[in-house]
Amino acid sequence: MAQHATVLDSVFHALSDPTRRAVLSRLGAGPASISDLAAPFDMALPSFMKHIRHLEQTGWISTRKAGRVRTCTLETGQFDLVEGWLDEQRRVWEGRTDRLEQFVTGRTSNPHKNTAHINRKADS
Amino acid sequence: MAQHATVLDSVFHALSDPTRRAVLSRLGAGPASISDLAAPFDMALPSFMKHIRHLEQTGWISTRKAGRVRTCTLETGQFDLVEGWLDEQRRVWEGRTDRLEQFVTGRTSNPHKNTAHINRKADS
DNA sequence: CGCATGCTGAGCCATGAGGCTAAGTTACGC
DNA sequence: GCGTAACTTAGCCTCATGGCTCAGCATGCG
Repeated sequence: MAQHATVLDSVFHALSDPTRRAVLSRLGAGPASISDLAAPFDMALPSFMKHIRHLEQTGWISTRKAGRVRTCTLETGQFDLVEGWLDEQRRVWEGRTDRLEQFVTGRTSNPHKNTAHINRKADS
Repeated sequence: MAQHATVLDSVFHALSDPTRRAVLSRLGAGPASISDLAAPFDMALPSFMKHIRHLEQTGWISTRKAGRVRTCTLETGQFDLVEGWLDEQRRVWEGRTDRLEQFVTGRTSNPHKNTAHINRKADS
């Protein structure tokens, strides 16, 4: 977990901006060009481009230039990364609930995390 | 979702820092005091406190002071918020996949420009 | 060819995040 | 009641973020 910490930093930070989240939502419906994506936003193109570049660098989208048009495509893999982290946290928390039960019936040792085995994959 | 836009901003931003994520992980194992939480980090207490306050203001934790010790507790509700956004994105994306299948079988003629029904709104 | 279109690069600016030290304040413990 | 432990407040510093403008460059169209 400590290793992908920096990856998670950028992945989560990318999501902390409404413009970028909106772009991801829109790209969920299919690829689109830069100016197409930028149209709904009241923002200068260079500013918008920074968001696009940010999303690309953090792996949320991929882009390809054809002629003078750059087309952006959603990369769905990052969703799994986020969900993986969520699952991991839930696992710890649910483990705590178990230990709490144990505590009620009898004293346990100092709770040190035991997240050694991580199983991500539990979607609806 | 439009209302949550700013909430999601702060919720995701809170996760974009490794210190804060580590605190959440640790709190998953049960409540802890400030100095207890701060111990693993090579950071001055006031700096660490900013993270704590950040987490509290964004709803990730709640704190309570008893005597001179402040105890922090994980608030698990925000996990659902994040997961809700993820599900929403997946739904859009999977809807696209459906349309793509329909397109292959010649049912529709919707190119990838069709995003009208998507909840775009971002915020402004 | 010449001009519009669609990005791209360079550089500036304001704000906020995240770190620090130093100096309180408020309980405990002796 | 004095000292120490555990925050807390105040103030400062630096760098990253997110916005802007003003060009520039490549491509497509008439």
